[in-house]
Parts: sequence; structure tokens; C-alpha cells
Amino acid sequence: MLVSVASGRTVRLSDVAAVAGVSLATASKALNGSTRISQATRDRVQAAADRLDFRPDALARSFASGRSGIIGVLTHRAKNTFARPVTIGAVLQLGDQNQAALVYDGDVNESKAMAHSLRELQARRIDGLLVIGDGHEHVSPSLTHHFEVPVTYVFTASSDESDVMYLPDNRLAGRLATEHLISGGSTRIAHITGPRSSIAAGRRKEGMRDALVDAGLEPVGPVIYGDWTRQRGARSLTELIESGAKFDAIFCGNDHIALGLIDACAAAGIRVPDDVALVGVDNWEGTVVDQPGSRQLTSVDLELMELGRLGAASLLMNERAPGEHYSVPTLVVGPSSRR
Amino acid sequence: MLVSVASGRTVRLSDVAAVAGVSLATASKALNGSTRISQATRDRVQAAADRLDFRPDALARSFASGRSGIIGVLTHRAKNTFARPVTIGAVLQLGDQNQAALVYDGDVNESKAMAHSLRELQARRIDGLLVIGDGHEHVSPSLTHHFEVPVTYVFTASSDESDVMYLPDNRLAGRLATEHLISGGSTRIAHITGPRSSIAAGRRKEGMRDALVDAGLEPVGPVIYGDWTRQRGARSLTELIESGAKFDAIFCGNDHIALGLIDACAAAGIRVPDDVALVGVDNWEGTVVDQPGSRQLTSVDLELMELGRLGAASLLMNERAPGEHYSVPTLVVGPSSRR
DNA sequence: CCGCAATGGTAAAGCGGTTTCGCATCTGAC
DNA sequence: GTCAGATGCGAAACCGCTTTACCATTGCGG
Repeated sequence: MLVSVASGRTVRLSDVAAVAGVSLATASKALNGSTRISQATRDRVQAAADRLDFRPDALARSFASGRSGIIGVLTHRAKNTFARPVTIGAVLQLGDQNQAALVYDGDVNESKAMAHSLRELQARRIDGLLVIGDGHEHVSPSLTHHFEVPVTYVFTASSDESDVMYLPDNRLAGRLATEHLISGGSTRIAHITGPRSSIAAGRRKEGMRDALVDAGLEPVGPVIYGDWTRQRGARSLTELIESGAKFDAIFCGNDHIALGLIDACAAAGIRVPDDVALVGVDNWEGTVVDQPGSRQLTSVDLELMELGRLGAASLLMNERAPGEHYSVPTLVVGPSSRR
Repeated sequence: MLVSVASGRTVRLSDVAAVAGVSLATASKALNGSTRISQATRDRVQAAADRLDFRPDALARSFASGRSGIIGVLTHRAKNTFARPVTIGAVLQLGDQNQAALVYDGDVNESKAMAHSLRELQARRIDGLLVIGDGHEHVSPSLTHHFEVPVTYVFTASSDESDVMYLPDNRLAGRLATEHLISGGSTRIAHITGPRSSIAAGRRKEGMRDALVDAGLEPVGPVIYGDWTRQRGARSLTELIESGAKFDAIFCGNDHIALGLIDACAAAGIRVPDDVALVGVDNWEGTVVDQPGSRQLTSVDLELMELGRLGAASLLMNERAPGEHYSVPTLVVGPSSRR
């Protein structure tokens, strides 16, 4: 129905060679892109291969050529983090390129389990390694020198700046959010975000500042640092108000904070978006299923799945530029900023 | 820091054999579990292997033994569905068992792309195939006869009942939700759910009925079928009220419907949970990040990641029981039912 | 025409293990 | 003391393809 499975025995390269009337080696070269073979022969072999429905035994091919077709993936607590869409993206991209993924989950800080994973990966003759972090909160120790194959860091920075890294463009995210608020008419924009130690938070703030400068606006109130949770977001509102700042919009470091602010505003009688427009980051409402009508927030989507895809694809490229590369965030508009 | 990588060249079995003073064949047999080898020799070889830090080249081993160490995974639109946690669980489980995952994403209904994926998988000499569906809405066509390796269906039923299937226990989910409402004091429980065609919806309803029967209660009002969306959930409330039913709780087929009902109740001046207690299914609020305080709903978590793990693990078992197997759902209590 | 380079193709050597098969050696029974 | 059977080990085949020699043509300039 779906596929007429090959009848009987599997077709070997030797069969193709026999049918085409050439030697094994010639057949191999004809099918792979070697020069030093006439076009006529190449066509003949190709025809024979097509007719026999030849599919090379990937395992044997790997073995002979030294490439396993397997990419190692090291995730940092993939279970309950934002790394999940990244991992999904990476795995799908690898599949698109016919590469298998050997995924080890662990905690970068548990060096014992980590060591075990690393050794397992080394033994597997993987063709490349993808290290998937947990956002851009900190810097991860570089593992590159442990491997002879390309290593890419996704969703985390490596301690070695010459490593290949793929990160969400947090700075641009901050800019997009802020520009959106400005274009909606806001002129007094405050900022409530995650921990001061978070690199991502820092970059988002920079992006906000860029946008403000471009628009000739001044920041309003102190930047309120906290953690990424809903409750903390709610409490931060009080803090912001007590600072005496007068604001008509808040750029929230992430969606949880923004949701906390929605609660807090409701409690304080502040109308959203009429009195205060809110924008968050992560688009986590859209992460699972994006159904119209289920959205509360305007948010910047960091395109994490795309990030995973980019990172995975980088491993198979010939020319790999060191340093940071970015996925491009997109703005998703919801009721919290729509006036 | 993390690992002191083996110095210099990789250790081959021949090295081990040389050090142990035995032949290649003997070394191989000693390390794998062959009988016909003396315990003394076995120990000697093992010691040598340990000392040299020998790790067999997985690729060569695969090639010789015929097992690739790769499991094929066929997902149905993994991008934007509930299949994502299932896929993550499967991939992590495979990693735990040192198996690589070759993931192809597609639409089961697009037979052309599907055929391509299947052929690719067949060529890869995969050791098993995991078919990941998109819930238990319909029945998927069985692919088992296309492969000579074990095939497991996860998160979907196969058209062949003798296939190995892993599904969420939707019936138990319905029972858990209903029993929770009953234990909270509700006696008049209505039901608003997804499409009549959905197998999952049907089972959840059955589970609800089981619990009602056990408690000596009668169903209240007609079962309202619709789709799984928030808006539709909201509209269904009107429909339920117009039916004339008097209810003090609603078991919602999923969380989106439940969220729609929360909106609709608020608009209609019905207090949740005081006037009407609500329970949903999916626990999608907890799917991304479960932070205290960010929860609105009581919901039954279908444990989809665990489901993926179970399915993946089944491929490597020796004895595979045909038919349906279940992951056990858990109840997560939130404000929507807490009185 | 001869020699050399370029070209098309083949035979054979891996790749790094596992597994079969056969030869020793050792054991124990008669 | 012999001989059958069990046991331990090593030589060699093998998995299916890639790749590196190397040989045989052909083409061309001198």
C-alpha cells in the first residue's frame, strides 16, 4: 500500500556491478561522486542501481568510510526545561539529513555522570557533537578539545569563544519587544526581568536600551531584577510602583513574569493593556499548541526549535564559523499590548 | 577537567589481545559472554582491557554483529503537537540504553513522503521502529509487515491489534478526574469534551462513567461533544446550561476546553470552583515549566514523556506482549477544583 | 612513430570486530 | 594404558563497501 517492499534478498552493490557489467569498485565510484569515471559508465551503473532498487547498506558504508552517521547530543536536563523545543528541532533536523541522534541527558555539573556520557560518545565514533544548554544563563565549560569531531554549542555559550555557538538573539528580542511597545504609543517603558546574573537577561536589557535610544526615549524607573517566576513578577510590580516611576508599559524579561504582572495589575486595578501594555519573552503559550483565543500575552518567540535546527545543521557544514550565531526571534502579538 | 581523555591512539581489541597474550578471537570471546573459555583467561583479558581502557568500536561491532544500534522513529508532525513530550521521552530512553534515534517527521497521510522515510529506514538497518502518533484520535495503518525488526506504536493505535502499542490510559484518566470531583463533594457532574470521533475522548468518557457507577451517581446532562479548543469549550457552556442540566462540576475532555470554561464561567458570573469545580486533562500548563503559582487548572497528566520512554524500552525487550499497554496518568490539583 | 600524460577501469587491501571450524590438550571411564 | 568426549584456544573467513594502488588503454605532441 504505502510502499512495495523489495522482494526477497537485499540488493548488494555486487549485484549492481554484475548487472552493469563492471567491477565492484567501479560501481562504487560511479554511484558516489568520484571523477575518473566516464559518464557513460556512470549512467550505466546508475541505471542498473535504479532498476534493482539498490540501497547501500548504511552500516557497511559507515564502517568503510569511517563516518557513523550518528551525531551525539548532550542535553542539560532536557526533561523540564526550555531546552525541549531545541532538542526536538535538532533531532528533526538531523533526521532530515539522515543522521541519527544519540542523546544523553545529564547535568553539566554532575561530572561523574557527565564523564560516563562523554566516554560513551567517544566510543561511538560519532560524527559530531551537539551540546544543548538551558538558555543563556551562564557559560558552559568547553568540551571541544575532548573530541576530534566538530562540536557545536546550542542554547548556551561555551567558555571557549572560538567554539561554534548558536544562541537566541536576546538582544534583538529586547529590541523587538520595545519597538513594539513604542509603536503602540508607549513612551514610558519600564523593565522587570530575571536574575542579574543571567546573560540572557542582560542582553534583552541591552536590546531594550538600543530601541529606546533609537526612539529618543529615556528608560523609566530602575530595572527590577528578580527571578523568572510568576510570583516574583507580581511582587516586582509593587517594587516598581514604590520606586515612584510613572510608566505606561513594561517590557517583561519573560512570560512568567508577564503573567505575574497581569495578575498583579488586575489586583491593583491597573488595566492591561489600557493603562499598561505588557510584552514578555518566550511565547511559551504558543510552545505547546497555539490556538487562537488561548493567548493572553504579547511575547517575543525566540524560535527555539529553529535554533536547534540551525545548530544541528552546522555540524554537517564544511565551513564552520567560530563564535556566536543567532536564530531570529519573532514577535507574537496578543491582548496584553493591543490597544 | 571532566575527563582525562585517553592518550594517543585508540585502543583496539588487538592491543588487548596482545597484552593479555591471547589471540584476537579469544579476546573477543572473553569480553563477550561466550562459554567455551576458561575463567582464568577471561579474567586475564578483562584485566588487560580494563588497564588499557579498551572500548570496543561500536561501529565495527555493529557491522559484524548486524545490529546497528539505531532505532528508527517515525513521528507524525512532531513540531506542534502533544507528541513532543512523547518524542523527547523516547529519545532520552533510547540514549539511556545507548541507542541512537533516527527521527523522521512526516504526515502519515502523505504517503509519498512517508514512503521515502520508510525506505530510508529500511536501508539503515535499524534495530527497531517506533511510530509516534498524535494522541489516540484515530487508528494508524500498521507498518509492521514492512519491517523485519520490532515495531512499537506509541500514542496511537495500530490497525493491527496484534501490534505492540503504548497508549495513555485515557479511561483511567477519566476515572481519576471524576473521582477527584466526587471526593471534593460534587455529585452532579457534567462532561464537555472533544469530537465524537476521538477514541481518546470516548475512553475518557467511559472512565468517568465507571467512577460515577462506583459512586452510585448518575451522569448529569448530555455529553457535549465539540472540538478541543478553548473557544469551543466556552461556547459549550451555554449549550450545557440551555440543556437545563443542573451541575456542580464539569469534567472537561482537555485543558483547553477547561480554560474556555473558566472564561465563560467568569463571564456568566459562575464562580470556579465554588459554584462549579473543573478538571481537565493534559496538564499542559505543567508541560513546559511547572512553577508554583502559575497554575489555574486541576488536570490529569497523561505522563506523555513516560509513555515515550515505555515505548522505546519495549523495542529492546526480549518478550514483547502484543496489544495495548498503558502509562499511568496522575492527577495534578490546582485552584479550579480546590474548595 | 615513440614516449608520456591523461583517462577508465580492476584487483586487492583494508575497516575492526564476531563467529565458525578445527586442532590440541585435558579429563575420566573402562 | 587407551580412547571418547569435553573443553580451551587460535587461524581464518566474513560482513559490504570504500579506497588505494596499479594496469591498460587512448590521445597527443614532438
